[in-house]
Amino acid sequence: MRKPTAEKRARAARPGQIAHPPKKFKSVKAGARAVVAPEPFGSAALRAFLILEVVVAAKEACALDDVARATGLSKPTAFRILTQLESSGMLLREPGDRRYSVGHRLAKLALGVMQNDALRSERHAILQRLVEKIGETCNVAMLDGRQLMYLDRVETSWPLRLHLAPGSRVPLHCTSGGKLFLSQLPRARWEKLIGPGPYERHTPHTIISGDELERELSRIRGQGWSADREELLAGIICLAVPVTDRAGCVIASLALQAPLARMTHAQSLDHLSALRGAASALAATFQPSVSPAPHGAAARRRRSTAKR
Amino acid sequence: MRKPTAEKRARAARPGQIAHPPKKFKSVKAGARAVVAPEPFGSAALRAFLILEVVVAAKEACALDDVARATGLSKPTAFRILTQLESSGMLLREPGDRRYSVGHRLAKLALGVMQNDALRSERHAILQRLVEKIGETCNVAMLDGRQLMYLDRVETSWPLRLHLAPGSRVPLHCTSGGKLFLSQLPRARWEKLIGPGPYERHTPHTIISGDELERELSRIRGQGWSADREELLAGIICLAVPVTDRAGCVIASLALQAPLARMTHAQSLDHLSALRGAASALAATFQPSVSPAPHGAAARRRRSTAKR
DNA sequence: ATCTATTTTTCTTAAAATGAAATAATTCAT
DNA sequence: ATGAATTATTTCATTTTAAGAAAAATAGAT
Repeated sequence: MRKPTAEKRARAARPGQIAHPPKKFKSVKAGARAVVAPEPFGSAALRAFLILEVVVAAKEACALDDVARATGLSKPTAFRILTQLESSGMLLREPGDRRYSVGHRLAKLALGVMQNDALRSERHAILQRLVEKIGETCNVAMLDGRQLMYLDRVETSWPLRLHLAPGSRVPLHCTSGGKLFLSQLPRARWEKLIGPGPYERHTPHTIISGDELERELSRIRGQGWSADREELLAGIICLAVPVTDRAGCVIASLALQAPLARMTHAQSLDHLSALRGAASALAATFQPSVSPAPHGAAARRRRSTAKR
Repeated sequence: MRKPTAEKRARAARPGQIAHPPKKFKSVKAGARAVVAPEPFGSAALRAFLILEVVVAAKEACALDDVARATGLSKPTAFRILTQLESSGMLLREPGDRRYSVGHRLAKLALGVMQNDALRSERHAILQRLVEKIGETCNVAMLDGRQLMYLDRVETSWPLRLHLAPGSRVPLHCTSGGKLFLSQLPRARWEKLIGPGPYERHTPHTIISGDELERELSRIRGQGWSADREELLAGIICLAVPVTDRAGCVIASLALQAPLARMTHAQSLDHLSALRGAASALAATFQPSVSPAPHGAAARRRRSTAKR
């Protein structure tokens, strides 16, 4: 329902098929609120998560009204979902108290996540050690269709919080990791992925010409590392090295990212060996997939288009 | 439509339409987990939770088929929900791998639950009583990544205002709780978490050698408790015991902490049984009883009205 | 390369979610 | 206490979303 929503609408809007009578919002009575957003929320399930997050984040058990307000859901809707969550054990309501708090089932799920997480936190640990050594934020990313997807990321401290949480995606042509992947492909191949250019400009330093990108990629191929000098975000530089499998294929990128104010490009190069060490440690955590996979991106392309 | 798995079948079996013979509860294949649904599912949200629980309970990332089988949902349905969960960040799928694992948003939710104040109050009371009995500061901590995270802490009343507030993190190799967790893992495993050493020295007593740490961990495994003799802070000793789940897995650590000036290591051992008693009480707060209070007659009334 | 198993999409139907409005149940201030 | 003011539930007509069969597309295996 994610991406198809858009596609479907497109189809539905196409002339020729009217299948449904005006589903419009004819029910807008006088005094009713403004037009309803076409996509208020993701789905029933996502709304439930939204509510859980609100309840969990709350300092104290919270009331229906708090939840409704914090989530933006209508009261009856919030109520119904809360009731479901309660009767399923995810939330708990103390007798006599109408407010909601964490239920046994949610507690159990959380415990499971913590334990499950601990079992596979190797990568995270490697990243954390690296971050400690370097003193700047680092991330691990993989190629996902035409974008770079962050698998994990460890920040130095709380300061700047970018929306680059694991799972988020960024363009290939203006990121150190992205260019690293592109540099592994012949020009014809990467042009199929991101087109011949010009590419989207994010800062004055973004490379938008195909020819210039080709020169940059060739440089990267030669030196074994890839830099982003304020190409995606002004004031932020990155330096990425490849995480390779036994066959030498690049399966992921490991990058350090720092504000220019704290680290120049030249300085970042001092951390190359630390990055490479961590990269080889990371390589071991990508064990099962011996199969390369430079391609097969077709299937993933679709997925990457998912948005809200 | 949701719950009526049964009804649906009934309907589907109505004259006129020949659906397939009830796929029934297809017998679980070898290796797969048992079917979970004695009762129909409640709603889209609950189905999503069911899926999350399956994914979390799995030792490794699981495939669509595993999820469908374990939940009893049809594959397209499971697929759709999984896709929603993925695009919302609750689950994560690494490019090239079609299997699903815990996503950053679910991890964050779990962390929030563990830190939730409501649950904390219960533990807080237990801690409080323990502190009263022992007369020294005590704390409960969990493994979070490669660090030990304080969940709660009750102080006696003394000057040292360390920044060890709940939520703060400390290293594993030089704390009683941290070593307790490490002692549960084979060396190869904990080395992946904290590295092979040498580790950061905090005091002259800090164990910084991997081999020496291994000896210490083995000692801890044998004795069932873990001590920190001025390894993190000079003049401060700690004694930790495990909080285990029903399977015997260590899910948290409970530690007493005291200035050497007031309590020697030998003296701290006198409190072992008090610590252990509190630890088992704490265990219950992490794994709420399965079928506790059938409270909320109101809730049941409501539920029942939700005819099926 | 061909076949098999698994994953994804399509499409129709049917059920479940919505929110306004109505109705209870509580609070809280007199 | 008593009654307004708040907050919590229920109702209900409608819209939106989800389910699942079947088909199509992929990945994997032989």
